[in-house]
Amino acid sequence: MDLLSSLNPQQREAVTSGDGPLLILAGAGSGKTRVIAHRIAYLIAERGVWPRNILAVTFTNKAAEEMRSRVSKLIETLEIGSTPLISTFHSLGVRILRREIETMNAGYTRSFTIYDQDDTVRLTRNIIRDLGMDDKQLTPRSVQAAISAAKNRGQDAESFAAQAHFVDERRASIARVFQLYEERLHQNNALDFDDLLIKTVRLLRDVPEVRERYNDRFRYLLVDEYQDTNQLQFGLIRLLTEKQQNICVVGDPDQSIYRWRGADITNILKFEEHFASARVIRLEENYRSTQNILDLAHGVIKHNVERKEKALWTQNPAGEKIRYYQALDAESEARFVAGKVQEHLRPDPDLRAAVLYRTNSQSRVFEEAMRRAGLAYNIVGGFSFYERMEVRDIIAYLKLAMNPHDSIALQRVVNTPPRGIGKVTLDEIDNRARELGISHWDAISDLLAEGRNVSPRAAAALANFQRIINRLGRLAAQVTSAETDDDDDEQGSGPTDRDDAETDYESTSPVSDLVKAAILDTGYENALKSENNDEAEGRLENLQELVNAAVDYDEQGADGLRDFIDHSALVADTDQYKADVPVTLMTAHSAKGLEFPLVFLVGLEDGLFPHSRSLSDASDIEEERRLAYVAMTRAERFLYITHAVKRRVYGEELASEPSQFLNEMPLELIDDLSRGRSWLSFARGSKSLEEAAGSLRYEYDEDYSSGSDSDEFPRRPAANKYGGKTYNSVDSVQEFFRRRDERFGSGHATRDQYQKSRPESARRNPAPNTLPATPSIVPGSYVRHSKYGRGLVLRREGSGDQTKVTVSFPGYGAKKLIEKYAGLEKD
DNA sequence: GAACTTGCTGAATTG
DNA sequence: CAGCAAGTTC
Repeated sequence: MDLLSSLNPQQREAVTSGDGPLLILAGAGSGKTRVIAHRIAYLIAERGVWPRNILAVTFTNKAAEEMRSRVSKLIETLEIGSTPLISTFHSLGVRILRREIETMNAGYTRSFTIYDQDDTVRLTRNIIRDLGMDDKQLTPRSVQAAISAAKNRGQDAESFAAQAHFVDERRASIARVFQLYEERLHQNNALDFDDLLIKTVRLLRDVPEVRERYNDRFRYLLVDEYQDTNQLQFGLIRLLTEKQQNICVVGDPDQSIYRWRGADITNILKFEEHFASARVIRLEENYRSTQNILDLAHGVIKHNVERKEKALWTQNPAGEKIRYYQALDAESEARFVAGKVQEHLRPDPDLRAAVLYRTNSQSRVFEEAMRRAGLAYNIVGGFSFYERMEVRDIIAYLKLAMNPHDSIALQRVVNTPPRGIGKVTLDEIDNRARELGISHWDAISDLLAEGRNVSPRAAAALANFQRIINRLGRLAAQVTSAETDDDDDEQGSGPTDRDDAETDYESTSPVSDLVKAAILDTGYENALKSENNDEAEGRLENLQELVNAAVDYDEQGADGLRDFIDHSALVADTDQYKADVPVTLMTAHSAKGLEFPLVFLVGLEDGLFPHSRSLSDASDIEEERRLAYVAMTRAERFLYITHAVKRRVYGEELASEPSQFLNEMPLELIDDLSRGRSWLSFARGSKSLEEAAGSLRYEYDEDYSSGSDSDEFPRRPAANKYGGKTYNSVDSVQEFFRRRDERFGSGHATRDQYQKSRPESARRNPAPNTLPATPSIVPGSYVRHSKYGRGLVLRREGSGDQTKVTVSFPGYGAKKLIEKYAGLEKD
């Protein structure tokens, strides 16, 4: 059979293996995706399984897309009435919940809103403020991260709180935020990303009737990247396969890189315990990479202690050696990469290259280098289209059109573009909503009806806002009232069931028209147009793009708008990156599952890769190592590894040590392309002494280091930054006078000493260039202020009525005051 | 109320 | 360095 002819014996076995649990341990490049795609096709073509009884789950939209296209290619010749469902975990959750959530009787309706990261952080910020907590110490971001982590561990607000009290105050505070956070989500009929899984699991667990139905529906379940599933996903899988046990999972423990997100590697390690009589098939022949690339990657991954040894093999040739380059800094690293890409493209214009880095912030220099080299590139991740401010604003309007009580959306756009609703008015709305326990939308009506506490101007602006939203709401109602059959569980119910009259009534492009309305009627477009600069121009283009994206949903009838909004939340990375672009820039995480003939693994420095936040924990380091392994095994033919000797972090130059992973690589596989001496040349020279010496010391080439002093740059991860004192602190006030004295020849500290120890503050706190003009209030003297109390005068500038003095008040910091009005008294 | 300025603090990886 | 919040100015 020709479905199987292209497969090796193990792959064939994996594809044809019958019912029951099946674990496929598939090493990097062993044809994992192929096997799943073929297995799906085989189930349909050879075993007569109905496509709609098959569910394949992936982690990313990208992977789902890839799988869909492979499967459809394999079965395109078949006459089939349905298609298998290939979906991400989160989309699956949405799909099930949109239909079934009301059966839980938990107060949610099927028109729930999805809060993405941006929304949840906003919500968290509001809560922290409402609770009167200090959002300096508890940053919304970190609190939100803690909540998400807890939810992923399967904790709810109560159990988190129960643990928290004993630990510390910070956790107790987070617990309170957590509690309120959950309440508000519920109030707003909103789910965050984690809830998409949590609620689905709860639903399937608590409502037997629904569980049964989905067990019958999805008789064959396939899961990709199984090593990255967490407890929730595992629960979901369990519940969905309860009845038929037709579960096929594919994964590779060496590529488990999402432990930080709650992924539990024991899911794959204990698969055989979880599912009785499971079959295990290993795929260890690699089709992707050269032997040298595999050997290098294996050289690194074998350093992991918590690992079962396995060695990939390949029939591919040894290939080129791995190429290494030590760069002076991030810019020269990027220049090197761009240059090499050009070199490779000259003889081979179709070659695809990937630049893989540890953190998104590294992408910028590479972007610039590519642009300068005239190379077309695309970036995966980072700021995606749907995360752009203007796009999110318009989406917020759409959300409001469907549900004006969505307070998060309302707060986002109530005064965007500016329409005269200021802070005072917003606070008033906010307070009212909180006191009465109503939505912001209702609070506005309330406020207007009462007419108190709001200026006529603000009232007019609010009424205007109401009109805008009501109008959009009516449009949206037209879209959604065109009732279509939204249940694809019914076979063969085609669009012919639709009422013709209704079709006439309904506009032909309902979703995109609504998007246009949200751009025009809200004044958004006009506001951008009047800005009249390049940036606004770009934003307008993005909005045009958003309208284009909406067109895809016009055909879907009633669900189109809802789906479009869901899509905007769930499609996080720009999935549709064009394959015909020569260079792709992305994080090592995003590269999982992809392959490229030419790969650059960059920034191999201690504290960067492995990341500094992983250095203290052995199993975190192991995860970093697996990540490096994933990155290296993306390469088919050429692999470059680079690092820089210094790098800007927080705008400060820091010296970087080579990554420990470099030391773990078999050096004989590596060619050194660095100019002059490098880490590699040193490592080679001292290889024989290595064991005796214990530690590696090396020197940079003259070219790279202007002085002999190797401490010219502070080193990561010591993060040798000026210790957080501002010039408001007592220290720097003293510093100030030391400097001043020094200027006048009476200083204790020499200039050299000073600059060496405080280069930053020297720049931030320039010496005054005027001498005190009047004798009473001069720098160094103390004054008294009616509100701030006693303070130390720091500087004095200007003359006459314009004289300004800067005074440092304990507890209030430095204030700049007009002497004439400030009413300062000499203390 | 909104535009502008300044100072301060802080980033890992993702759906 | 950059994004954001508070402060300042018009």
